[in-house]
Amino acid sequence: MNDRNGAGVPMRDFSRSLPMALLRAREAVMDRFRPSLRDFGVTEQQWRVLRALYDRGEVETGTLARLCCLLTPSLSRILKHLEATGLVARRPAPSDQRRTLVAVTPAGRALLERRAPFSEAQYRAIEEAFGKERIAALYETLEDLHNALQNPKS
Amino acid sequence: MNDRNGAGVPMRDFSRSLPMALLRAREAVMDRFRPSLRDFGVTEQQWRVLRALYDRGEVETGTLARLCCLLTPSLSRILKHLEATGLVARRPAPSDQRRTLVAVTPAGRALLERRAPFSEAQYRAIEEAFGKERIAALYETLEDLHNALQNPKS
DNA sequence: GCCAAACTATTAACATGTTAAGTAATATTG
DNA sequence: CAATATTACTTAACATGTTAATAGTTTGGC
Repeated sequence: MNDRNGAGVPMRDFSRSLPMALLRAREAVMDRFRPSLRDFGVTEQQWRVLRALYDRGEVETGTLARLCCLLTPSLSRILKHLEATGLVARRPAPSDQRRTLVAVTPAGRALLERRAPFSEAQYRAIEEAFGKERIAALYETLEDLHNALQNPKS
Repeated sequence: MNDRNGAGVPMRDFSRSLPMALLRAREAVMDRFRPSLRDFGVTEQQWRVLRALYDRGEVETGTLARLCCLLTPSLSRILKHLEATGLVARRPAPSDQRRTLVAVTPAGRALLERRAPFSEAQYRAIEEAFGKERIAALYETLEDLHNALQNPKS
């Protein structure tokens, strides 16, 4: 704790901010991936969407948002862009006209497969710099943290 | 590894994406802090800036950007807003007119001290849900990861 | 079957993320 | 000391983050 103010308000050091610690680590990781994202002309979020669709096939917009950690308004704009550039296709769900189904196109798949080797190379570099076991342990810890904080009412 | 495509391109499961894992964990944490940020009318980034200035006193714009994990164009707009609402003050550095020094105002300090108890309460809840020791270990791991990935040429 | 409530996606408005370009002040070099 | 390069910050343009409001569908009671 840090109490350098006159009013006696307890406040931890900024260096012990959990959101900042997670953000700093994530930025350090993303710095390794941004160059090839830029080379292939896709943003980080566009890549997340393509990546999720590649794994999951055709999915609803709402599901896709949860998979990618995107809010639906953001996803709406991203899909508009990806559809305009021909990387994904949208269609209304036959059983429920409110829902929209999204899938990656062959062009989108081709882009994914062209960039994948560059991405995998960076993963190898990260695992070499930090240790493959420590990375695996970190995945566990982060998932546990996520689960521990899941709001019970949701 | 996942190889459900026909071309034989190796690609890990999306669930094993390190940026996604860090983002998901961070979002779970931020969900605990967003309500009080909203109540006090400040964004996450504005809070980061106030928080850093509270700890460090008057600092240069560039230093502040590094402390807060913000790019300088973003910080420029954020400071414009915080200055307009009277929470921070800017002045040119006496020794170098290119540099700008920023400090929190008494009004900004008052806001920080009013919200601090709500923030601390959430930290206690998080530590209770996940374990104080595991949180401490996570800080260590994240800092190590950050240091391991620091580009040696920087 | 009709109407209100709930649900899904989108749009709107403002703040920030990201890259490139611009501006002013300082440092360097010849 | 003058021309040039470098530095620090800002502005610009486009994409996304965030919250509120909107529009179209479906569901549930009646």
